[in-house]
Amino acid sequence: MFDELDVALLKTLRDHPRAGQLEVSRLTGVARATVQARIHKLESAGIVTGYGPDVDLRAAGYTVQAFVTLEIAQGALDAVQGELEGHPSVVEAFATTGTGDVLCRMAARSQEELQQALLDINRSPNIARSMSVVILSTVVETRSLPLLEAHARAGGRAPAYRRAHRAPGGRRAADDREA
Amino acid sequence: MFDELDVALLKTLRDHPRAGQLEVSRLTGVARATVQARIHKLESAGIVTGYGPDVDLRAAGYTVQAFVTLEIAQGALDAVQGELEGHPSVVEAFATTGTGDVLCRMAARSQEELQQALLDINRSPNIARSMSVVILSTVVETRSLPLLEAHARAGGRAPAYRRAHRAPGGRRAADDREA
DNA sequence: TTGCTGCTGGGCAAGCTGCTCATTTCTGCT
DNA sequence: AGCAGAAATGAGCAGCTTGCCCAGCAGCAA
Repeated sequence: MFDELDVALLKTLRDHPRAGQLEVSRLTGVARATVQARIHKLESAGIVTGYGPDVDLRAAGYTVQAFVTLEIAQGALDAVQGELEGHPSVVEAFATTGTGDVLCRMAARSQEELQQALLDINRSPNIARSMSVVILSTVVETRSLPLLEAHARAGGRAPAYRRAHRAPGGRRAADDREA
Repeated sequence: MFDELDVALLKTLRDHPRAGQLEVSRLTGVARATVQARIHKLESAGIVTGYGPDVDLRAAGYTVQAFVTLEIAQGALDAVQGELEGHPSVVEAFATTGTGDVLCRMAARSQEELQQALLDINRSPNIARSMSVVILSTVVETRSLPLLEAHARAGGRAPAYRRAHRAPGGRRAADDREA
């Protein structure tokens, strides 16, 4: 589905957020028209869904985060969805297999605020039980590129002379280092 | 820490990823210089950390995702961190309170691949036990703006005539609808 | 009232975007 | 082997945007 170039472009975009296509083109050593085409392809395939500003909740004052496992009443998923959606503290939520039914992540500015939010949610008649674990620290920062990179189609379509121009040891990997 | 305008700007940026400042300025009805200043402020405060391309793992073929709770050997967090970081399937990971020690999210292209990844991780001598729940569906899409919005300082500094221009019922909320 | 901060609106040079096109190169298929 | 199709390239152009600056005015607090 992907090849190295796609991943290289995504990486470059991530590391140089302000970079436009021209900048990306220069950084990756690919023609601007190619950059435009590839990115457009990724966007229309729905793989790149946007470039929304990445908000650091911790920096924004929401230093307390927790994962909460909810056990909900039979068939009440829709109702619960509405409730969770209505609660700003809920940052994301998923239906899962296992003993719990819904796993959601919450954020708050203090322990007290988190507790209050948990109480709010538990008040719902659709929630049978809840179990929460507080996040102490981040072990692996959220990332998706390594995954794509791991399965990237190695074959590039870059014309031969392109590669020739580059330093033998350099290659595209150079993009990351200068970040 | 925030006021309505900050949130409005972030919302606009999220809903119109390609929009530059001028576009944002027009969409929010705020002077361009103001947009520039506010966004710059958010960036230097570390609240907006970037505009990295949002990759939809599902669309990219990684349809299987799971949360895995790891129980690790005493004092082996650093070692585990290295291992998890080295494994592309690990999308993010956190140290938590509770019976488990580390909670990580993983993604794969199939059940088999996920299982393989889990086996890989369990092979580590630092991992005492692991428990995984598979994500069945998304209940609440990842979001952080509602949280900021909830605590946004209501007072704007916008000059009076600005407000006068707007429809009494409309307000800034209009930005979202046209998305 | 005064002073300070923040928003406004306007302007300028430089640079980028979106789009198109003719060529060249690579890949897969016959 | 050879060919057609797909992809990458480099170049060009009009129009718009960016980054920066500044003077003036509007809120807020002392």
